[in-house]
Amino acid sequence: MTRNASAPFDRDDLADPASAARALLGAHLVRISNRNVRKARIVETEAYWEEDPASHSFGGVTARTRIMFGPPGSAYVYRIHRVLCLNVVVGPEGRGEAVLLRAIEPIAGIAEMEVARASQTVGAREPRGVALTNGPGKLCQALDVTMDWYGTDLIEGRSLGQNGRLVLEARPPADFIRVGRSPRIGVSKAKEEMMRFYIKGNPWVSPRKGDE
DNA sequence: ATGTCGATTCCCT
DNA sequence: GGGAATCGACATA
Repeated sequence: MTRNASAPFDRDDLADPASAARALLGAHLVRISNRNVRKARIVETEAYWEEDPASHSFGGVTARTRIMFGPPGSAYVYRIHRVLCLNVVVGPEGRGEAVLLRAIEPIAGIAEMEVARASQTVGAREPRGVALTNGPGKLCQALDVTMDWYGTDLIEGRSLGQNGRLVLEARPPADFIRVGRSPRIGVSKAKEEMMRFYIKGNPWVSPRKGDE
């Protein structure tokens, strides 16, 4: 028995989008590079399901979305405006389902996250505190998630050459959470669907009206 | 070849 | 709470 024992994330918890989005709350996202280890707790997610008009997979496979139809646990990284966003592919292979990681709470390697954010952010201001990781684009900057990670398996988290490793770990058993739910952010279709999930009261959850 | 449109972020009022 | 930045994906021709 070691202290700080970490268990792998259970791939079976990615069986369907809504329950996967819940299951990923409290799980840890770990970024290991040659120089440092950055660790964070997932505090906000959104589910995108088969036949969801707001999903990138709606309308079928394209070069950009092909990994959404791949095995659950795969990373789907895409560019929007100036930034990248990270998704976990979920559901049975071939359905095009995924969970968007919208916000994380830094646990370790915070100084390294600040450096990574400052070097990639467009504004002149240096991101600190909750602004470090309280959005889907921000968390990718903080963890140096690039398109190189497209298609990598986040459960096994195998190392990607010089880039290191990006891996999910199970929520620690002692970390009890209360889950809140709301419509998704920024989508123009299926607006009313309550498919955004977040840890109630967590400061890193992206600020939205109606949240606790 | 050209036009439209974001699963966003930042800065300003 | 509003608008600009900014660029690749995708649709249309």
